[in-house]
Amino acid sequence: MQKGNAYAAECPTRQALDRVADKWTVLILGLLGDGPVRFNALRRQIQGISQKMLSQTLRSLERDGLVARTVYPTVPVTVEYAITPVGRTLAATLTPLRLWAEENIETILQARLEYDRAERAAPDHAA
Amino acid sequence: MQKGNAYAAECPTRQALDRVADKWTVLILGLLGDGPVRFNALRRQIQGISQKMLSQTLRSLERDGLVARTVYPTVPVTVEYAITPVGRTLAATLTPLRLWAEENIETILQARLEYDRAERAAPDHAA
DNA sequence: TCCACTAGGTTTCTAATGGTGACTAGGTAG
DNA sequence: CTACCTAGTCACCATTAGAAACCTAGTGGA
Repeated sequence: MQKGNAYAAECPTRQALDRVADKWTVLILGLLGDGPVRFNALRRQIQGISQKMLSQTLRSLERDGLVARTVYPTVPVTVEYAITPVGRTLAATLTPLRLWAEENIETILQARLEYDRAERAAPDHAA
Repeated sequence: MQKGNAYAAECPTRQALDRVADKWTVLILGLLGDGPVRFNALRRQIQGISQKMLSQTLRSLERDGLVARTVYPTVPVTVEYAITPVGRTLAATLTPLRLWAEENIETILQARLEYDRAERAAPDHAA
C-alpha cells in the first residue's frame, strides 16, 4: 500500500482530503458511528441539511467505501446507511474535529470580535 | 465556557466547523506546526494553491485566532505566519486527518473503481 | 373521491464560492 | 531601462451549495 502526499497537487490524496474534510461528512459519520441510520433520521438529526446535500454526500461516502447503503423492500421502502470498517477509522479522526469545534467556538468568536475591532481601528492591512 | 452543538443549524459551531474542516486549512496548519513560515514558502510547499486562496485562508485563520501574522519591515517586506496555542490544538486534530487521507487513498481509489464498475452494470439506483 | 402525509430521493434555479491569470507597490540587481 | 523580488489584490469565469419544487409508490382520513 503506497502512501500519498497531500502537499502534491497532482496526488489524488489532495482530492480525497477535500472530500473528507467536509462539514456534512463530519456530521454524518459522527451519527453513523452508533449504528445504521435511515435517510430521514439523518436529515432530522443534522438540522439544516438539505435533502440534496444529504443524498449527495451519502453517495460520495458510499462510492469511497466509507458507508454502506442497504435497501429494504418494505413499504414505503427503507434505506439504511451504515459505516464500514474503513469509514470507522475516518470517523475516529473526524469526531475529535467536531468536538474541537464545539469546545472552542467561544474562543473563536472572541478572537473574531477582537480582530474585527482592531481592523476598524486600523484597516491598513497592506505592509 | 459554553459548549456548542454542531448538529444544531443555528449554532455558530456549524459555521466554525465548516471553516476548519477545509483542505487548505489542513495543509497550512500542517506546515505551521514546525515553526513560522513565510507567505511564499507556504505557497511553494502547498503545491497548486492559488495566491488568492492562500491569502484568504490565512486571513480567516488569523481572524479566528489560530495563526498570527507578523510583518517585518525588511526590503522587500517579510510576512511570517505562526501558529497560536489554540491553533496548535486544532492542528493536533487535523494532522491525523491528513495522515488518514495519505494512508487510505489507495483503498478509496479501489472502492471507487468497484462502485463505478457496479454502477455501469446496474445503474438502477432507485428502489 | 380527493387531499394530505410517509419515505427517499431528483430536478431546477439562484447565490455564493473556488480557481485562473493579470495586476499592484516598493525596492534592488543587472 | 528592464526584469525580478516580496506579498498580496482584482476581475472574471466555472463550479458548487443551498432553497424549493417535484416525483414515485403507497397509506390513512374526511
